[in-house]
Amino acid sequence: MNEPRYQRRKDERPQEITEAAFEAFAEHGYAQTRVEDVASRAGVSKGLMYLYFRTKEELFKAVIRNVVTRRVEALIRVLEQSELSSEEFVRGPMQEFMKSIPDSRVPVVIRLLLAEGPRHPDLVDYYWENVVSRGLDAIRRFLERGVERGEFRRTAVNDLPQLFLAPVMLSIVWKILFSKRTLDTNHFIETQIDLILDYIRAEPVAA
Amino acid sequence: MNEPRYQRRKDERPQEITEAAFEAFAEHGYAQTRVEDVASRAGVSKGLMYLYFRTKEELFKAVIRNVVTRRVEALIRVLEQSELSSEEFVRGPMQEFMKSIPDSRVPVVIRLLLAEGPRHPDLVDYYWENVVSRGLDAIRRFLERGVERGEFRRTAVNDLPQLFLAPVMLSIVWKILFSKRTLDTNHFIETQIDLILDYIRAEPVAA
DNA sequence: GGTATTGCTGACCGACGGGTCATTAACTAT
DNA sequence: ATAGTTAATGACCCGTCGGTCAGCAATACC
Repeated sequence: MNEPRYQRRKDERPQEITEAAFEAFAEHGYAQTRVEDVASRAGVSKGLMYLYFRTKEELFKAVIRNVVTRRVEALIRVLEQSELSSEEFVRGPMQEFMKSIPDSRVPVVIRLLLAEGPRHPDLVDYYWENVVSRGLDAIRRFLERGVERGEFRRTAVNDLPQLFLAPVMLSIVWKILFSKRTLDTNHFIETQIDLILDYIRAEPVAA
Repeated sequence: MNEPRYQRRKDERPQEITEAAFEAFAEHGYAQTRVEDVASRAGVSKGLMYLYFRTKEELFKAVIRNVVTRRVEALIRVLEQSELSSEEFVRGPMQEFMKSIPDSRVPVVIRLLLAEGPRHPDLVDYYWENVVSRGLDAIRRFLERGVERGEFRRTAVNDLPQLFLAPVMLSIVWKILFSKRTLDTNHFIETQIDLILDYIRAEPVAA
């Protein structure tokens, strides 16, 4: 009869609130989400929100950083597997990683950043330094290593690692806007990789 | 001494308001733009806004439709030049068209659609039917014609016209988020077209 | 010039939602 | 048990902004 009306869980709260906020922002976007919505999703009162996050904007930034941080770890993990030939690596772990992005939380982050980013340059910088910049550098280094090993030619692609990400980006936008129109994202990404490999491969293929 | 405090310009108003609204939305996004901002930009009182547009959302839709309509006309114009060989056409007018997009109003539309789209499915549908769907079909037909003429091989690219748009999409997002980090958009798009042409060209190149 | 028409103004309203704070009740320590 | 600490509540405040409307002044018509 007298279950406590709430529990004190100081340590778990931030994570729980952040998680609830991500879902709410994902559904309605930042501006359309009320702090109270997030609170009730997290099973918490509105007032409590302001004990852990000074403003709604602080909460927003915490959410983005939270997601991004995890993603970076995943990226690094993939890049450490390197006993394969360059082509095997591209067709294997790298392709898998790229295919996984459109179904991850990244599209939500992109959407939120595009909408609110211009008002939060520091957040965009954070995303740049921790995700985009690192990712591009990793691809660049990988291509360079392929050239040194004699597996790849040196081409314009060496300076345009973005070519690998282009289909991923389009898939993300497609997913956000046109989720009801089908696009075989996996096939799309595979085909782009075919184009790139055919272009940069050192040995001409003997049919 | 007695210049009229305002002029009656029933016919020009909608266009002027729409134009001012585009600029305001481009700068601050939809949610952060006040109706009164748009009004003063258009040199008009707030009340007048509601004589031409029932709500702020109606204004928003009108803005998007306005931009999109013009863009479609540009697209169609390009696709009517067809006396060139397929490869010349790709490297010429088609490439030029693609390069022009990141500096056009399209990025703003994309940003607005990504942010507000999910709340306006009808608007997304409109954009799909008038721009994306038409554009993709045009590219598909063009590739098909190339195959029939014996200029292109039939490949996976035939079913993935999105490959042409991928670098454009990434350039758009890049421009919105990372405008202070350079990306040679033109070179990027050119290189993607190189990849595609090398992949689908009928004759193997004699080095 | 006078009168009717209507494009246009700007003061006003109301509610929505971010942020506060006095109070309460769940824990902790002794 | 009991007092002390603080996590948590929720009623409240108040600025902002979408939307309204009564009146006004610029044009049209005669």
